[in-house]
Amino acid sequence: MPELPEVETVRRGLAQWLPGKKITDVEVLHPRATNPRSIAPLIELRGARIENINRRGKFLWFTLNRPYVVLAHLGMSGQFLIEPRSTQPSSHARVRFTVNDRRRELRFIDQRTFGWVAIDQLVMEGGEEIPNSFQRIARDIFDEKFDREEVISRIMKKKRAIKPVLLDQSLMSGVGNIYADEALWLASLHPERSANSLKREEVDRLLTSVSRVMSAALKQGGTSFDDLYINVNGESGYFDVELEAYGQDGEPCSRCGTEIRRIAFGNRSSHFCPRCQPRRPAKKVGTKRGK
DNA sequence: CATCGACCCTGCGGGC
DNA sequence: TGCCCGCAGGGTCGAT
Repeated sequence: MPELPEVETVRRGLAQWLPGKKITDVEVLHPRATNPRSIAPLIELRGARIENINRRGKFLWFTLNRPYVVLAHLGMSGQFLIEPRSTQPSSHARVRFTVNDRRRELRFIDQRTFGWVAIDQLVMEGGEEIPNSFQRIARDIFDEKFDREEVISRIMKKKRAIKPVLLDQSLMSGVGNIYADEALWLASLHPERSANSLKREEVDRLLTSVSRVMSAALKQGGTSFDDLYINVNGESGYFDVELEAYGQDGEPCSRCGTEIRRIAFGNRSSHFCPRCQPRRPAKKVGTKRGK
């Protein structure tokens, strides 16, 4: 559920409170709360001091005064909440982190249990220490070292439809179903066009759209449809009112008035304007097709 | 390698 | 009222 703007909103909230805190206790309340690839049980974190709260794509990681990190993914319904210790945790609370703060504690809440918290090893990549798991997770579009030209080239080699390519976290991380649909709408590209049929200019425009849509969403604190996505203080984001495509099936396209349509493919739904986002690129004069 | 579908869960709203 | 189905912001895995 949470995509880059929502995860970044959570990161900012955590970064205001957590750095400098010492983890005094960790209580795992659900067996699925820990990723099986965690290199150690979370109780090992006891005694560690939290340094910085970082993010790559949809992954959060806390650096510690130790050679490993806390790595977390919110999945579809995960939340980090900073709550008074005196309050009863939600029935969906999965992990409780007690720190050296007498009033509040950090809780990981997750209704659907697709999210997790783990311990991951730090490794060197390009002169910089990153969690080991990030070898398979590409940099996101806001990363200083994001290589735009390289990503454009890789996208243009893919034979799949552009929508699943946008969702491929090993090419570029952070984009999920909402912002993929929004970016495709903004760039006027049909979600089922094969990536290798796109011109360089179109892919470039698409990446610009991804960046613009996610920046705009971040300014609103992300997209919330219900209380499943909320920030560390339990507050919703307001970008849902600005959505142009996602969830807008049956509503008129704000550019041309045509009804936004919803189609299902690749195990998810896609929303697009059939007029602004044509299946076929606008007439290619002089091209030959057929045998 | 690249691609695709199934799968992992809980809870909700709609149709009957 | 209640049941069943489809659907939901995610990633991972195995088969092809």
